[in-house]
Amino acid sequence: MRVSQTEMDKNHKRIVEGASRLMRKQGIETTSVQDVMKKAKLTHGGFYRHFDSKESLVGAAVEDAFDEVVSTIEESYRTLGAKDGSEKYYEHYLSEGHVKHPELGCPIAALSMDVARSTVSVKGAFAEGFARVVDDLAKAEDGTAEDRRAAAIRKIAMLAGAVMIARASVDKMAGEVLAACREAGRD
Amino acid sequence: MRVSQTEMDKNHKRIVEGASRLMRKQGIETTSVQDVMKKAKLTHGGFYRHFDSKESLVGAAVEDAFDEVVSTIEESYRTLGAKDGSEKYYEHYLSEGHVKHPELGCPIAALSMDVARSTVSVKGAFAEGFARVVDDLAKAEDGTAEDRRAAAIRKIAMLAGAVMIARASVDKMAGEVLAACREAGRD
DNA sequence: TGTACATCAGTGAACGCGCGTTCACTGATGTAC
DNA sequence: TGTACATCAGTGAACGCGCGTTCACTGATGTAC
Repeated sequence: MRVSQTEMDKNHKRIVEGASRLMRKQGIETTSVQDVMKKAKLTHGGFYRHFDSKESLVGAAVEDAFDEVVSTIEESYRTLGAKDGSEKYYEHYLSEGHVKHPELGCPIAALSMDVARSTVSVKGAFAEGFARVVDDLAKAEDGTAEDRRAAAIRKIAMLAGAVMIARASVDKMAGEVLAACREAGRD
Repeated sequence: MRVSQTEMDKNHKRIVEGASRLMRKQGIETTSVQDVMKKAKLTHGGFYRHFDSKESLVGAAVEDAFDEVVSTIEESYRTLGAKDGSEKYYEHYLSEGHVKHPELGCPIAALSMDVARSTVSVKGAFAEGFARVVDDLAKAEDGTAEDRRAAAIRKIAMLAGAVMIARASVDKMAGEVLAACREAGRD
């Protein structure tokens, strides 16, 4: 039966956050509308009161995942400043925890391949979220605005690549890849 | 009807190569047995004379994709030597052609996320192929054996990350990411 | 080399299943008076 | 503030469809003599 506006807003948020986590863990195509609704403790039929298609949900889920990342980075900057804050983020990025728990981690490492195979609108949401991450990480670099952006892009590309390779490999190789990329942190 | 052993071997090769290309383009889960068999100009029922399951095919397809990459690198080394040969490979890696044609490109950038969600046996095939790529690329680096491996790993991680981000983004952002990573080539 | 026959690669229909989406229905919510 | 009723969030069955896999069948291939 009908629920209050407040209740509906809460349900909406649970759907999006659950989708964002499930998709980072299992992949976009492999996460069904039914999976998402079950996780939000609702039945699948009601999904279409919240989104007009699964694709709309994907866009919202990508956005939500980037919101999470950006919040984490900015919180880190507030308490440690940009230099140490970004350092901390990079360390966490290459941690075993991040490799083992894509559902709570970076959408670049978890979703980019799925997004690449998705629609233009989903790619737009991804590019926008990625730009926000780059904006923040560039603050911790030196040089001109362009140099700082480029340096931040190179770092996050390496980290995302490393985490994906680690996730796709068996244990020994995964460890070597993470260790090799941690070394890059030494100045 | 039954075909000759020679014919069957050719069919097997067409199935694996077609699968390798289709999966790099569309994703592993999103490529059906029927898609693969149609591309090999066969009907889907005959698939199980070649593989006992789709998962076995995935392992073979991953292996085949890495064979392709390793051949390319080694051919480049033969004609240009390790330094210039690897340089050429890195340049091609960040080219627009590679971004636009995952089906002919690096399986790390095209398949790692799907492999991460796959079985241990598929991950084993991935890790083995990745190790062969690292072995080759390390030859072009300086320092101890360990240093060379670590340097090669960092480079390929950055390139794979960059290509994935470019594929998942809209045009302008994709260009910036590729450009930023090309700069890293300047010594 | 020629014949008889067992093998088995490839065909195409069929299976059970889960997918995204639709829809008639329910009953609490929100609104008009 | 109280009442009457229209709205619509959520339910659960149903839809057509493509999936991975199975299977009876076909007839050329490969082998035993």
